[in-house]
Amino acid sequence: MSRTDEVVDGIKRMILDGVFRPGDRLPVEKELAESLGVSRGSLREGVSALSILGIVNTRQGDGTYVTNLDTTRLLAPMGFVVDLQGQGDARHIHTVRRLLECEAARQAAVTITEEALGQARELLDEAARVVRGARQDHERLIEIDIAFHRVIATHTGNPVLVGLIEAFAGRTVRGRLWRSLHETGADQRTHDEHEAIWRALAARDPERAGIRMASHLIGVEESLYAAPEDGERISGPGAD
Amino acid sequence: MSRTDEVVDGIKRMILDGVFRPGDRLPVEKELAESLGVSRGSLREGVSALSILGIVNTRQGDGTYVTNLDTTRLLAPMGFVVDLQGQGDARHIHTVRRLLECEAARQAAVTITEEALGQARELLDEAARVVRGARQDHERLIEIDIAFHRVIATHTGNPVLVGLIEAFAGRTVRGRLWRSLHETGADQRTHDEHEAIWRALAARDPERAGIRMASHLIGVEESLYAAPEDGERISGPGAD
DNA sequence: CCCCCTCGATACATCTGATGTATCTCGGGG
DNA sequence: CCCCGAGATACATCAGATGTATCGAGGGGG
Repeated sequence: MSRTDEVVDGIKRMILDGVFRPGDRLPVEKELAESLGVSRGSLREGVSALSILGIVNTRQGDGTYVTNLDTTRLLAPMGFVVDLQGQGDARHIHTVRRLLECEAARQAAVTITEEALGQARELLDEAARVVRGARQDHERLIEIDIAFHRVIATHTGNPVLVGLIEAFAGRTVRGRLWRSLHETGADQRTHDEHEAIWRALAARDPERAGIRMASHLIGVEESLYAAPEDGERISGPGAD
Repeated sequence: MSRTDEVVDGIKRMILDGVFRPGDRLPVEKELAESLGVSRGSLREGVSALSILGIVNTRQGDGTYVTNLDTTRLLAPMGFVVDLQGQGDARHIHTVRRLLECEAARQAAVTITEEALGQARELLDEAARVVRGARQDHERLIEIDIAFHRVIATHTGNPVLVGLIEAFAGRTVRGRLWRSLHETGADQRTHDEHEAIWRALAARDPERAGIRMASHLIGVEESLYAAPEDGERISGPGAD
């Protein structure tokens, strides 16, 4: 095991053991390096890796802090997998995403708060105005779309589910735009499907919510494979 | 953006762009550092992070190589999330795992090969011998258990699903042993449940396979919360 | 002719020291 | 009471040197 690995495991272990807690500041480099028995260079390699993994956060001139360890943050580095898989078969990614989002919809139908339901309602109302509007602000629609799905995910009460969904759905942003530009009527259809999901949530009907979400995402997948491949690298997923 | 981040993103980008392919050897540190406009120290911090992420693999005296980029390898760093969540509520982890494994069982019922079905059969036969045997080799049972679940996951044909399942199920090994030692009859029950899953797979019945898998994992979850918490750090999940 | 061993070139691993730069804190001035 | 500037602190980055593992070429033995 390399020194760097020792640093990574050592700090991870200390966090798991409660020596360092979220928000805590780590000892200064020199001190921590000595306590782990490595040079500052090796320590920095390890800390750098932890930083990329979202476990710590270093600020020049200040210090190194343990992050809040939110599952979403820790799962974010998975984005590379999505980018990588997305180049060839995005199908596998979409299958998993659909599975996760459907479960989220089912759970949210039970646990979502009235307040969150209201937030979702406002998002959809705004989307309706944009769709009916003349200048078709796709960028804004995409933002609303992401926010809508996020509201559902966060109200499942399962942080792991949220993190995975964010990781699998977040990076597809560019791809969403792609579909919006190429297919007429896609915005309206997406909006209608969102409305159906909302109604199921408002009715507190898990089965219906899951089915509506599945239908929504399957539509996305189908449009993805039906669409002409007019670019090698742009095999991006469609909007949802 | 720090130099290290530039290195990480730069190399990631080059891999995504096909400049470096799986198995390729990267340029030597000095050369790569110059081409990215950073010092060797900064380069090493970035490469170190990529190594932890499972994207590259460095061998002293030889060189740095791009890994095969298997989804399972890239998803392995998620293990920390499991360790972290597992300390408090392992429920969220288990919920997601059950979701993933059930989908895997459903898909595998359709796509699994006769050969793989035979492999699974052999594993279960061996498990039966061990369970009936006098000296109750729990370690071996755990290995068989892991292998059985892995056969199912790998034959879904969805690498993303495999990676996630490995990440969520792999780290629970220590916990499995815990249940095996504390609950009498757990080995037999686990074996019976595995048999039921196998029959559903052999019958090529996705619905049945999914239900059997769900039932199996729910049993694990229940035993987890019913079991006495005789340790703070040992809130490990049960065997499956 | 083939196999095994040795040795040198190569490349990563690690340490040390020095310098740059951002941040925080504390005290002085308005 | 607020604003601001200097010093202390801590991370960021670089450069150089030495340690160590690996690979391949070439020589010796069977």
